[in-house]
Amino acid sequence: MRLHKIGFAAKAAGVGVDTVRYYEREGLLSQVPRTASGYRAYSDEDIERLQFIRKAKALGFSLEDIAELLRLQEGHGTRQEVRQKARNRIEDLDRKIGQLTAIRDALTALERQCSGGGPVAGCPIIEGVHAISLNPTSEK
Amino acid sequence: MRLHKIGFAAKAAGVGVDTVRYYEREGLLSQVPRTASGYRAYSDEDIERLQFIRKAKALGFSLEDIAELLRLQEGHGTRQEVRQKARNRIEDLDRKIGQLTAIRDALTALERQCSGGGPVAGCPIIEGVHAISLNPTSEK
DNA sequence: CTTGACTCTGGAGCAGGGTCAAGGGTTTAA
DNA sequence: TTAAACCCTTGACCCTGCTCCAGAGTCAAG
Repeated sequence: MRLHKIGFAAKAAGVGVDTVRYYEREGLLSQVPRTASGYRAYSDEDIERLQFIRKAKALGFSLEDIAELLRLQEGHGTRQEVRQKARNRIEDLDRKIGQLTAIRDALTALERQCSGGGPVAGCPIIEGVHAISLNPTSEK
Repeated sequence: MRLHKIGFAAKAAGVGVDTVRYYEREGLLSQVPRTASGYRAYSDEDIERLQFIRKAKALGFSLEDIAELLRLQEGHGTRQEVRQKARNRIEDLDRKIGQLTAIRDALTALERQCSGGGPVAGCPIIEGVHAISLNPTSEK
């Protein structure tokens, strides 16, 4: 099992070297060994871990979640726990999708009322936004 | 038409006073007149503008977009332009919803393969993430 | 007149996920 | 041998949309 320098590892994982060091600082990659001159030395598994991070990120997991998933993979953890993480993420996604869909539908309805001609005064879209009612203090 | 101090205006719009000053700095509220002692003096229309900001934000417009919408309302603009803003926003939303839905579906498929028992080694969810293929350099 | 509630300014800090720069050591190829 | 290409660390900066702080001025009630 050969060891690689950070530039190679970063390229292999499709991220920048600064990003790799950043992940280390954030605790996603622990105890990377160093060469005599202080260079980080990555194993093939380390590179797989980097790739895993990128893939999990593509599924929308936060770095914090990913750190947890990596810890679970390091032997301390059950499938139950992994599954729970996945379910939490799916719930987040469903909530988010629902919100965005509601917004899109509202905006689409306004957009359809607009013939597209004339001045802004009286524009159904603008009027529609003014007509929205919100609860007292902003939910975001 | 009475003038109001920032605290009143903020409360009426459901935001904080710091937020109101922030909006001014960012150019969403221009030339607010001041009292002799330097206090900002908001008209009822200014308060409506603040409320408009909050409502447009609820539709997911960025402050930058909102600044533009407000400028259009100030007389310089056509419905055509407002409509275009709305359409751009709808497109953004559709793109985002599509992405999130794809992610949710992928994750749901993985989650369904997991019986929930046993150690992390061999967990279908983890394996599934490892099996994802991404194009060379990250799209986010 | 004093007290407390507002308001003013400028600037800093937060979250999340990096990205870049300065200044200096190392390795590698020609 | 020397120059390019890497690597190291520390620390600052980017984006968005606030939020908070200090120190000082203002205003209304009692």
